[in-house]
Amino acid sequence: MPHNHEAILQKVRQELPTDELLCDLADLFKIFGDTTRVKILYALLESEMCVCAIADLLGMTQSAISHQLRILKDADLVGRRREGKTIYYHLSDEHVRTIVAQGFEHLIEEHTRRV
Amino acid sequence: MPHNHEAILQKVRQELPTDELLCDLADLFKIFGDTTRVKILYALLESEMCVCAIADLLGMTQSAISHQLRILKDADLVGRRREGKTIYYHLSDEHVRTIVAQGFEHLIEEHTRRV
DNA sequence: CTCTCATATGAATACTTGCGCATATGATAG
DNA sequence: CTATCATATGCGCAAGTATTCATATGAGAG
Repeated sequence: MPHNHEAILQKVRQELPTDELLCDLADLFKIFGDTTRVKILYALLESEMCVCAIADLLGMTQSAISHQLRILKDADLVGRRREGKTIYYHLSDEHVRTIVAQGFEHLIEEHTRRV
Repeated sequence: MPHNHEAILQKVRQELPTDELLCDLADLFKIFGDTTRVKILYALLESEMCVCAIADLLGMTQSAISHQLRILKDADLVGRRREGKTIYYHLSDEHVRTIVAQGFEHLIEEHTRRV
């Protein structure tokens, strides 16, 4: 007969957040899970930048950057400011710094464990 | 003529980590960016669990869970322990807790801002 | 050895997504 | 008004990926 794990299942089921919340969480991390977006966020850690400057920096199309900035904006990870024809983007939240920093720490630990 | 942003570009270029590091970081977050994997990680926050218990909990195939666990294992986010025929998975790292917690905080702030 | 339970894995499929092209919007200058 | 610079967006394609099915591996019981 298959083995039993009802006891643990009950306990975990109680503590597990709602499906909706867990999906939102995954969606948030999905945004960090793309090289282009991570690069943009990292650049904005240093300074606010306009779209074409970011495109220059990453060697990509203005269109590609605009698409990604829209995603970051929809997630409230960046904000923008207009100055004439130019639009400057900036981080909207200190959590970005913390999340990125924690990611780094894990990478470093993972790496040192391998040595 | 197009506007100039060489000054900022130089500064940002200096501070930007290597491409490889940024890719690794994105790859790490990519792992958190899937509902099934987030659920698994959240469950493991509460207790170590065997594969079929997780499959039960999420109402998914044992195969699907196994595939995802492999990805989590390859990223060193979970470890495992054998006990007879059963294999118990557990979190391998406290950073998982921190990263998830920060994600939550952002979601909450984002939500309160909207009200 | 065989049989069964627990888990892992390869293949096929359906779905998602990042990118560039072409074009639209929006603001300023003249 | 028109022309130009900066940015946004719809479309199409190529690449990636999460799932399931079928099957393989691996451990313990008898």
